[in-house]
Order: sequence, then C-alpha cells, then structure tokens
Amino acid sequence: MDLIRNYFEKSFELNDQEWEFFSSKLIKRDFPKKHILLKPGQIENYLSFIQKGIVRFYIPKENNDLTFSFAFENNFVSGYNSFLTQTPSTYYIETLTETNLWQLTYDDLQEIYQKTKIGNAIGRHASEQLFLKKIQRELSLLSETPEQRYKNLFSNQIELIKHIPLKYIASYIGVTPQALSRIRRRIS
Amino acid sequence: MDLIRNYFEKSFELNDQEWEFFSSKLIKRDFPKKHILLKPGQIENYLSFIQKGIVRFYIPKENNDLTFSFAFENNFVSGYNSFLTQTPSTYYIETLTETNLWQLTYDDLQEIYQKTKIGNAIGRHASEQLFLKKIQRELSLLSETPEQRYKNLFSNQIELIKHIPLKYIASYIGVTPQALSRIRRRIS
DNA sequence: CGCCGAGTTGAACTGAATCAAGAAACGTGG
DNA sequence: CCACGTTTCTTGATTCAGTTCAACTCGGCG
Repeated sequence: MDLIRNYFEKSFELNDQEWEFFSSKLIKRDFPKKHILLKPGQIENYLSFIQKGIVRFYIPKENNDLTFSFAFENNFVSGYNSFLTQTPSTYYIETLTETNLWQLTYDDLQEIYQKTKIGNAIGRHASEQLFLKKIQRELSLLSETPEQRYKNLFSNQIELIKHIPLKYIASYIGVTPQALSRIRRRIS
Repeated sequence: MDLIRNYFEKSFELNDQEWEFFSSKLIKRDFPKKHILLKPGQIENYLSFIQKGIVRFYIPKENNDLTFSFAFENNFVSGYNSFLTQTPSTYYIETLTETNLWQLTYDDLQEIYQKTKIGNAIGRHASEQLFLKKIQRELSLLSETPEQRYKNLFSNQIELIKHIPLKYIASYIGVTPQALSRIRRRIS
C-alpha cells in the first residue's frame, strides 16, 4: 500500500492524517487472468490502483476487437469517463494477467473530496494527467509510424509487454497482427 | 454573450446571480486572421469562448506543420494543459479567420471556483468534455480511414470547413495534402 | 504585371491490408 | 500428464491506399 502513497507523494505533500483517512477507504481485491472488470452498459463504481498486473481497454469489433489502451502496475485504472459522469461505459476493461487492485468507490471518493483539503487536488491532478496522456497519444498516432510506436511501447514497458498477446499490441499500435509480426522481425 | 449562458445551461442550472458574477469576469477581445493566440514556451492565461471564428492548434515541423486540432464557434478554446498546470505550452494556437473571443483569466477563474458553488462543477465539466473528445479522437485515428475522418469532419462542420486551407485539414486527418486532394476528388 | 503559396495531377514506390496456409503455444478434459 | 482442438503467431503472395518527387494551374496580393 506504500506504493500508492509513494505514487501520490511524487506530486503532493500528503500528511499522515490525510493518508490515514484516504487509505482507510481502499479495499484490496484480487482478480484472475481474463477477468472482465467493466462492461459496456455498466457504470464504473471504482477508481483502482494497480499493485500488480496488466489490464486492457477495448471495444468489441466483428473480426478483431479494438484495443485502445493498457494500464500497468503502479498506475490507476478506471472506466474514467463512466466513473466521473456516473453514466454507462462504452467499452470493456479486462485483466490480462492475475491482477491485484486497491479499489476506491465513487461514494468514498466523494467523501474524500469533501472532507480533505488534498482531495480536490488529487482529483484534478488525475484528470490533468489523463488528458495529457491522450494528447500524447493523439500526436503519436498522427506523427509516428507503427514501428516507432511499437519501439516506444517496448522501451517503456520492456518486461510487461511480454505478457501481452501480440494481437492486442497490434491493435493498440494501429496495425494488423500480421503487420506487427513483420515489424517485429525486421527490427530484431 | 447569451450564447455562453445558453451553452452552459445545456449542462447546468445557472441562476442569475451566479451568471452575473461569472459574466462580469468575461472580457471581449477581437483578433484578425492568422493571429497567434499562444506560442510554445508561453503560459496560457486565458480560457476563451469563441463567439465567432475558427482557430487551429499546431506543432511546427520541418516541412509541413502538424495541425492536430481545431476549435469552432460556440466552443471553448485554450492551451488547456498549459492553463491548468500553469506551465509552458508545447504548441501554437492561431486564428484562421477573424475571431471574437470572450476571455476569462486564470486568476479570475480561480476566484470563480472559490466564490461560487457552480464554479467547480463547470471546471470539472470542461475537463470531462475535453477528455471525452480525446477518446473519440483516439478511436477515430485507430479505426477509421482518412476518407471516413474527412467525411465526418465534413458532415459535422460543413460551412466552417470551407474556410480552412486543405493542407491543415490533411494534417489533422493524418495524410499529405496530395492524398486529401485525391480523396476529395474520388468522393465528389 | 509578376510572384508566390495553395491545390491538383501524374508516375513510381512503399508499407500495410487482405487472403490464405502452416507452425507454435495454450488450455482442457480424459 | 498426454492428446487434441483451438487460438495465436508467422510467412507468403497479391492488392491497394498513401507517400514522395515533380510539374503545372489557379488565384490573390504586392
């Protein structure tokens, strides 16, 4: 659980009292491989910190579904738009490996917002970070080649990427599995 | 200025008092065509509502610069990440036509957050909307062809698109100007 | 009037999509 | 723990959309 505190303390001053209150709301839950955390139509009730594991975000499609994002260890995962607006999700979130989460419910988060000073700062920070990530992603999709995107993903997440089936990575990068197989061959 | 109130009232209940306070902070400013609103390195000081006009967001590149976004009438425009974090922007914002803006400074917005109930709701709402737009954009770049993206842009903004030089649209869609010229020919 | 940037068009090239088949890895039930 | 069937990955051949380089047209502006 110190992981989470460390994570926050990169961005905030967090005193023991605030941390006590915050962490008292966190519930640890473990999920097996291929477990669906969120389905289209469901309303996301959790903001979760990934202690261990990998999850993917996807939208089902006829042939191959569209994997548009991953989340790794030491990061937050949530159907964030559904969570924020408390409206039905439009996509799936699924574990790819055994996954250990620390979960915070929507109601508990609202309470944290109201009862602590740091709450709102944390919430705003989370939104900002997500937004920044999406801008990065937009620029990557517009200006980089699939090969460059693969290399970047690879150099950022060397170990973790090994556990992700190639076809999901291909989709995330924006090419077919065949194309990624060839990219892989020519850069190795 | 009623435009702005209407815009908000699609999402919120806004009483006269709140509106008075909010609108007292808005300053109208007019800009000519090709005016640079924000440069890399500058810190964005404004959140602006576009009464009339079109602006583009871009990053300069060797040959052709990378136009990654537009904003149209009746919408907000801002170097939003720079604005939120009060750190230097990484991109340009430029007017493409004569543009009339209602501007709100960072400090005034902070005051609105503190002094009105509705302030935080508006701020959160803005973040959420931006985030949702970026997810849409991500899915569009991953799953649609340039031709489909062009058609969508075209059907959403028929009139406005006429005023945007083809080469900027091409960049936004993710192809060269030559390719967009051919796409245009084959669908008309 | 002449220049310059923007758009169009052509030709050759390239990287990815598609279709198809085979190899490897994985999971499940006996 | 092996055997089988399914899924995932690889490889090949073909097709296609977009890139690149280049030349030409058009319209606006000094």
